Amino acid sequence: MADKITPRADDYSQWYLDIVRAAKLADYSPVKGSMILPPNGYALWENMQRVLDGMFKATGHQNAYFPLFIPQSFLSKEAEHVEGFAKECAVVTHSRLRTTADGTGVEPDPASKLADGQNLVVRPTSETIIWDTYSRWIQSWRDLPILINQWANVVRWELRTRLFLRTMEFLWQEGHTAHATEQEAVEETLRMLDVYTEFAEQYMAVPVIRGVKTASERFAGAVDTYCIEALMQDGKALQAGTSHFLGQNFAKAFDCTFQNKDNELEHVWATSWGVSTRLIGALIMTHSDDQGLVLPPRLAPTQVVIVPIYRKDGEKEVVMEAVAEIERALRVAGVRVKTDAREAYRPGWKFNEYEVQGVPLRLAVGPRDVKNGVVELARRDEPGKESVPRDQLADVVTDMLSQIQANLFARAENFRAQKTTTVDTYDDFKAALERGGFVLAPWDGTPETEARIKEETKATIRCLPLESDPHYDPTEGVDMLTGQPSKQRVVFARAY
RNA sequence: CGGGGUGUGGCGCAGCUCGGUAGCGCGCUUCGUUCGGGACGAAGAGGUCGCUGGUUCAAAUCCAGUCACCCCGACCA
Repeated sequence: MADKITPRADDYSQWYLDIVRAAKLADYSPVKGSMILPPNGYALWENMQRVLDGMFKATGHQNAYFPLFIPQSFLSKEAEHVEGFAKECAVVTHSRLRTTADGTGVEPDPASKLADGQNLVVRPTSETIIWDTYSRWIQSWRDLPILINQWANVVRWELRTRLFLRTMEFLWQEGHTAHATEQEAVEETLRMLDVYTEFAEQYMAVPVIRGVKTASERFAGAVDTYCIEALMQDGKALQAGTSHFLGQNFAKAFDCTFQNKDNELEHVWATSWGVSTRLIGALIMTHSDDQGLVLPPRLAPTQVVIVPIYRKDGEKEVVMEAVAEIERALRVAGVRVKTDAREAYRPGWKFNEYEVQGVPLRLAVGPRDVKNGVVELARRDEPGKESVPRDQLADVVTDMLSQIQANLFARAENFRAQKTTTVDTYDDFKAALERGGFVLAPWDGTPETEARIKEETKATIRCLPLESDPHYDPTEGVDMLTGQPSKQRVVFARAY
């Protein structure tokens, strides 16, 4: 049983951690900064994987797997890439342990120390090893495009970590594609950004802004980094996914060329894109309330839980028979349903348990309901319960699941709208930041101004919205700080 | 690495100022009564008080050192 959840308004961080713990989504690992994903957390990730993987396949991608260890020399091949990742790499320097002299422990065996320059890096991302591979796979324009995705874990030795949002090791998918032309690669980059947008909005029920990063927020080694930005309930932004147009940077670094139709040698054009278990954090911080987790039906591992209620043996028989039938009917209707028939826990206890775990719909079936031919139904996103006739149950349930899905999105979108401010002056800008949320403001386009604003307000430019995004605002103006011309309003926010 | 804080049964904490050999809530076990919103009662199990050293007849408590973790900052999906 979970302890009380700290109210959001009192201490947002504590509230977040309470939810994670109460819903049993993650556990601290003995290794600081990494986390254990217990069944509840992993089931959620599996569902995300299932949906995303389907979307990747539908856009022509295949899955593959590349090694965890990368020769350390690879990291130095792309100048900006080293710059970005060198500081957070776990490095393997020995290949075995030996018992210590006093016999109480183990230590790396000095005799197994890897030769100079032969250290291995635990992948922080796989561009290098993949482009090394692609350079051998690609000779001709006929070998292109290569559209590959990998489900994997990566390690980034962050100084400070936070469950799901920034852990030392995390699960993710990384797509790495190779193309014959710049245009095709750019199209791929944007296509995958669309896939992420659809996933975030249609499945996670998390509205996002689609945009392009400024140079200072760009992926190390990319020409352009596109992103989807979500807004959390404390008014801070969270980058929920990225899609990079890598230009020919990695192809050049790994000497990956192809012969085009005109018999000329060209460097390959590249993209990479990824989302991670961070999305689980986004889900928690977007929908949960002070009673616990709230899961969107399309991703909830269990969409409907049935709690049977009975006391006497005669009642049990009748109730369980009805429950079995209800479960069957829902399963046939394509609903992910589970019955909690454990007798060690009481109905009231179970109600709370599933509320805390965010199960979208709960059905209670007792002798009274069986007699009346109804089922008691309670939805997680709204208070109250209602009685539904048994013969209409499957329709009502499937309909209500879509209602919940839509309601969560509408709620989040409404919240975001309330927390999005358009400003033109620095005073208004600072006031808007204090209220939290996205602030659309002019910017002169220079890294210097961006850095100064970050220094003074802790706000960063989350992105320059794409023209196709409703937040795109081509209003010309002058920079809040420098008075220099601004071509469009950009999205600022304090961020995770 | 800089600033702040905390280490006491599985979890959350009190006790420390004023030394006397450890307590509370939750959870756990057993039995009984319960069971339509986190049940109640009774009886239990479980801790060398982060670690090392010092002071003392006596240390969770005082002193010194050390380790670990958390929060804020620098780094970042």
